Amino acid sequence: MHQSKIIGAIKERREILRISQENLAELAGVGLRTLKQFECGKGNPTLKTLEKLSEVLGMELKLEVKQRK
Amino acid sequence: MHQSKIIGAIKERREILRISQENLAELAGVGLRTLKQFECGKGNPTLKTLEKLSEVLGMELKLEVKQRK
DNA sequence: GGTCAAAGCGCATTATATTGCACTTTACGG
DNA sequence: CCGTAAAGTGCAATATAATGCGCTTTGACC
Repeated sequence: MHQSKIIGAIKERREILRISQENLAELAGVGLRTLKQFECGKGNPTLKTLEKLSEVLGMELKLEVKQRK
Repeated sequence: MHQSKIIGAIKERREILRISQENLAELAGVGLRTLKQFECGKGNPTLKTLEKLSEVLGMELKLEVKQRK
């Protein structure tokens, strides 16, 4: 089952920008441990955490109505 | 500062669909209290909670690179 | 006024996200 | 081989999200 693409997107984006987990965590103001934790799939971050990370990565979280197939 | 449009979007969508908090909570499998809590701005839901609610509302959470102005 | 449904809120408990510390692992460059 | 940087992991403490129960508030309707 498809476990949130959200987390994958963060990791991917971080790698594209060549930022280490350490830098991202610091820039976003979240604990390094927290970031590490869910980047390797063991996480269920809160909205605030996601928003802090997104901000630094130049991304934004959107909630959209799904397209009908 | 604009604290998460995400939550506003959920509330809005729920109202458009004419679902009560009670029904939504039940359908999504989250506690009623939980939903109530953050619909009135006092919450910091986890990713899983958001995803459960989005699913029922026919919405999806996306993380996109911000458009450059 | 009474009644009903929906929403909001206080309190208390449980589950878990967040965090730091320290260690291991992996990969790269000398 | 040795050092370094980055990533992953176990343990343990603290903060807080998730939850239920029950009461209040609000709005619509008869």
